[in-house]
Amino acid sequence: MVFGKSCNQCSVRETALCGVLADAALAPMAAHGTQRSLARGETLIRAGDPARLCANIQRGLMKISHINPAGHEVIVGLLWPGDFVGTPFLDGGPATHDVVALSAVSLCVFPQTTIERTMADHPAMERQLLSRTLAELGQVRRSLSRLARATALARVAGFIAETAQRRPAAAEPHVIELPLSRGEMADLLGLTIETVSRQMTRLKTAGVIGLPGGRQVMIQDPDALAEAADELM
Amino acid sequence: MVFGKSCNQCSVRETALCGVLADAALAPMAAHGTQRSLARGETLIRAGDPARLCANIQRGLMKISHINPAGHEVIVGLLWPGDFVGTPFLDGGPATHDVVALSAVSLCVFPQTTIERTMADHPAMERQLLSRTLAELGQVRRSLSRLARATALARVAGFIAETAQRRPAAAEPHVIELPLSRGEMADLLGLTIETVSRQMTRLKTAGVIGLPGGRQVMIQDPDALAEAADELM
DNA sequence: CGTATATTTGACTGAAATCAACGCAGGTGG
DNA sequence: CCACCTGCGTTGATTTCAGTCAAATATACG
Repeated sequence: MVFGKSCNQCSVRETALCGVLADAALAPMAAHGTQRSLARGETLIRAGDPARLCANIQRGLMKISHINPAGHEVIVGLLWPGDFVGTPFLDGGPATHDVVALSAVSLCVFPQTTIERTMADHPAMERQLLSRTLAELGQVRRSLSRLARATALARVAGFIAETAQRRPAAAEPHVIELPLSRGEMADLLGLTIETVSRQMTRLKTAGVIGLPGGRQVMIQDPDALAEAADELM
Repeated sequence: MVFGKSCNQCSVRETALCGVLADAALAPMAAHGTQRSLARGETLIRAGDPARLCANIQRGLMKISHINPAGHEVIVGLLWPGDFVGTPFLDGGPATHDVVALSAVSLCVFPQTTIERTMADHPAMERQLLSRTLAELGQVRRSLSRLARATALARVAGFIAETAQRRPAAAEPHVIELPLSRGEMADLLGLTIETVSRQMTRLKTAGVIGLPGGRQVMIQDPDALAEAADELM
């Protein structure tokens, strides 16, 4: 709370003191950005929108998604703190995806009109952006590989395992809070709500995980979970 | 032939005159690279390899793939002329994918030991690399969206349609040569050889495409092909 | 407490995988 | 020249995993 409050009060000059940017190399960048907060469910970028922006996520989780011709939502990626949203270039045509907050989010927004100049002034920033984009490409390729061949069980187990890695040690040692609803998991993993639910139950029945309630998952057998995730991928 | 021969004779100084780099911004970059040719089937990068490189494809087609735990090959992307292979950074750990030539390939290779300096000297080059990486990210996300929800028919139709766009007007107006075997298409689309074959036959029977033989495809009804590709995606 | 929403569970269906032949070049060697 | 082999593609029969349709809890929320 204190954290969020202090951010909302930030002037542009003080931005660098707000949320932790991913890398020291980004510190000078922060001085050129403005602070922005989003509530859960708020849309930052809408597909087809001509207005573009580039921002760095300081706190919270976002989804990149779009609605396919059949009217079904497909989530093509999640964005965690430190990740960049949008593109730094003006020439790229309209946005192809929606970007929506899945939780309360704090952003450091860089207006596209000045970002090219900012990058020119701070080569390390451009380097960092390139580096992160390459990392994200690797991530998406891993998702691709999973969607191409993995069974429903492996997709669900893999998602839980990866989420656990991202959220190290909450209150309880092996209990994590999933950031997505069953429906959102289905949209991300290319499955249906029912199938996601069934695989969760299957993992619970096998003693691999526990489901204390809500979106919480207790990981009882990490090795078995990893094995289930790898079973075809 | 003349083209290929002249490239092989290039000294480093003359490299810029060889294959067409994607953008005028890359011209100065070419002077810092060396020419290399690969035969169909040759491996440029092997997964797990610590040695990294960065290269720009001038001619030919490559695949980015890896073998999953079940022993099945998954193709996570194709690389066309103008695309970059590998990464410009030394810190990224071992390669995660194989990169293999699907046809005769000409490359402009940049040694990683000097590329950071080259990028520092030519900011436009780094900008171009970032821009292309972002574009590739968009491509992969489209594939992801397709793999998440599209039917076998839509995947195959989409692949044919996209290939046709990439290879504008060969000899015959609406005849294209697929760059992949049925098995490679299956690995790319997350299907089996049999299913790919069946969908091709289905499109042929419906009068959408013709199959003159070999890997050739005659596109008889582009609108119907596009419609089949969009049917769920 | 009651209503709305999310999740689980069950029965059935269907699309693609699997298993299994078959056809068709293109090359090799008798 | 022809028989044989090999790799690639097509076709058919059957199985299976996940989707669809439907209903029963469970949880969140006013």
